[in-house]
Amino acid sequence: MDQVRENPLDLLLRKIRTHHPLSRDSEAAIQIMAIHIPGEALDFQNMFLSESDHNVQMLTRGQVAEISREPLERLVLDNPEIGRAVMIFTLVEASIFREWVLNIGRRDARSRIAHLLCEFAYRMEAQGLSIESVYELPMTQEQLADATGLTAVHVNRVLQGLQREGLIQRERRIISFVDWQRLRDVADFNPRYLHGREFEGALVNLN
Amino acid sequence: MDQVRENPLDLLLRKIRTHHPLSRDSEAAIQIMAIHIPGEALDFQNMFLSESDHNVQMLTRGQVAEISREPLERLVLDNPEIGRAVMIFTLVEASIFREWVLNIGRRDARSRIAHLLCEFAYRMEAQGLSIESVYELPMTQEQLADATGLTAVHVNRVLQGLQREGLIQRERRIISFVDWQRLRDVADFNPRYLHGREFEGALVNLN
DNA sequence: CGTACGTTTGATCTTTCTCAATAATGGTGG
DNA sequence: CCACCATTATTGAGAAAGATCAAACGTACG
Repeated sequence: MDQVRENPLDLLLRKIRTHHPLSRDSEAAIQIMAIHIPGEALDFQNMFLSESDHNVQMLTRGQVAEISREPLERLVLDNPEIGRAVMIFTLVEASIFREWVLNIGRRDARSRIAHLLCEFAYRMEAQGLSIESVYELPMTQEQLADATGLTAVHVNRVLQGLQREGLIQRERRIISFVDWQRLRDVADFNPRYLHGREFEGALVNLN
Repeated sequence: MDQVRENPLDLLLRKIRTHHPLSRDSEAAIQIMAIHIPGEALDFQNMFLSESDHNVQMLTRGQVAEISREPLERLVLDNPEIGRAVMIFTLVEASIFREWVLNIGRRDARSRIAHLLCEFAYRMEAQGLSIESVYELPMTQEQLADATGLTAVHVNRVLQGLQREGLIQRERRIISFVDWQRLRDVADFNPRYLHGREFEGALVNLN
């Protein structure tokens, strides 16, 4: 990739664009539509669609590789192998969106949050960022609420509930899964939609 | 496109695959994740991902063009113009999924249904299938409920509410918008996420 | 060491769900 | 064309999940 630079900000807020009225920073009720794990590619949408419809912001410090549009576009379109990888990546992303629709539309608060925890754990694991189902979830309960369509207050109660049930442990924002299998059941979590295998295949092609 | 065949069934149920436990037919609580309008392309996911994670079924009679995987894949990957079009199509689809996440996650029942009506109207219009904001919505209230994460009962009450407010007219499943502008406001509907312009550009390339 | 932000708690209020019953509608075979 | 059946739409009453409001408590960081 082109340029990699350390980002010096505590909570880097990298606005891709700010078209949407709901997207003003510090707005309470936004909707978090996706969470990305370090190591994952990001936001190919802006390569092909000129009008952006969402923002991206960092939850943690991190390194960001920015790649300019035109060269990447050429690379993707002219090189079938890379094109295929990007296509797969995009489709897996879409699949995750669909799962979020299901998550928010069909599950109650408890399952919904459990599901988000499972997905996050799974993807962290895939990037080697979680050791034995212990990981940091770098989100406030407010943000967790935004991602699940709930209220911060209710998220708090649900998290306490999951803990009381012995499903998770919490230590600030470090989450550990006491009973991964049972949590998975509660969440109705099936990682199929993440298409892990093909996804990794695509990543290999990208490197 | 390759082959076009009339489908003789009343309510054609074309199962792409049936992996998901929630996807059994006649199951009450599924989650409808997308609705497609005649004229729109569909389900490129199965071109690149071998394991399907959803089903497709027809709401109305219709003609379906099936295209075999390999030749299409070659076409898409080897021809930059077509690749670009398919990429754009896929990204717009993903954008619609995101909007659904927002719709279900952040809006109350009334806005949620109004939003679905607006999106449908807009896309019908784009395909020339709606005359002066009058169109048929070929879904039962049960299905409407599945798409919005609500109950059929509540959908019914909300539709009646919208009608009582003078925002829509209903005549069986024919919906007409009495006050498009006000409905749009209620729905918090902004068609930006549909990327109409670029989407149509992509379609031109596909023909 | 105080200020801003995040978490926790309690009480109350609303929206939406659930259950159950009834009415309309559409399609089918006779 | 009609009677019948299955599906869909509508209505009401009660229950539950989650939201809202308000306050107190923690904690991190400048």
